[in-house]
Amino acid sequence: MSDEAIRPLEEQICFALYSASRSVTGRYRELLAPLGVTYPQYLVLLILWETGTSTVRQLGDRLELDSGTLSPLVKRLQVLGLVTRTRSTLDERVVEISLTPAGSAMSSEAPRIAEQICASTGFGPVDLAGLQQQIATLATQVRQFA
Amino acid sequence: MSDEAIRPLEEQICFALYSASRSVTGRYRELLAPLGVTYPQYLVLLILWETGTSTVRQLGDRLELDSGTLSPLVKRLQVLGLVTRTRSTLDERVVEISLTPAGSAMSSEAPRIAEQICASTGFGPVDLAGLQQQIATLATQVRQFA
DNA sequence: CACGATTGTGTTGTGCACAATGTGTTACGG
DNA sequence: CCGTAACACATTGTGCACAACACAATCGTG
Repeated sequence: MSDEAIRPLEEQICFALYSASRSVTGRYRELLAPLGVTYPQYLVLLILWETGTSTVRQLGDRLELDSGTLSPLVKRLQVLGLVTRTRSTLDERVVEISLTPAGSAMSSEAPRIAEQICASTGFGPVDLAGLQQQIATLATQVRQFA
Repeated sequence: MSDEAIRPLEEQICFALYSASRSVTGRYRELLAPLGVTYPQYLVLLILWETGTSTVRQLGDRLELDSGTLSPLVKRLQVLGLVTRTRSTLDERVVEISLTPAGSAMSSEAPRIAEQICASTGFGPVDLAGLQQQIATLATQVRQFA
């Protein structure tokens, strides 16, 4: 471990995460294609299905994404007719994102998609929850280093 | 689990992977900035430090990336003076990527970087290896679904 | 050898991710 | 009030990921 040799790619945690993340989002790509949305767009919809309305700031806090990523992404959701963007009347700096009826209706697809993803992992629900918890802990830990 | 309710973002394995992958590559960004290379560029260098020379195809097989991603990435490494690109004389379809002396020399930084990443995770070596193994298994499993 | 299929690479176009910068808004200290 | 700092959001530019397509070189089979 304190060995000076460079460990091969496949044995490093970073590559495992990088590779797994890409394969999972690739699986989502297939499942979401019929709905016409991408994986990050789907994450935004997941939040809105939960909260009804969110500001760009709140979306960024949950997803750990900045406005440079979210702003054009949300505009594409607007073009698709899934969300509306309105300036807050109380604080005109704030843009509130809300679901349209079409965006709301799409939530009915979510359980089926989540189920298919779980099935694709080949892990049981208990193992999956444990793994998810460990990965989340690691992410939090690394983020605190910044 | 077979509940119809949509599980919040933070409890889904996909978001854990997505978020953890971004936080880890973010940490690499800081560590690699002094070297002037990005995280995917660093992955290519890791392979070349191991093999000396690789074709674009071989890089793609290891990294699960296609030529549309690798081709411009490798060209940027060439502009940085870290690698050379030469057509194979045996089969002119093949482009071989090799390290320059400058690219080779950079390998001395690798152990230090890997060590700092491990430290950032807050996990012990044994736990980390176990987690890495589980994530890699999940990635392979999901990929087979395609 | 001829010829269709396959393979390795490159190009183009779309959509993230993120840094750096710009613009307008609110809030605070005097 | 005024000025200024802090804040929320948008814009711009670079690099990655991936699909779709193009093209040249090679291979397999008759």
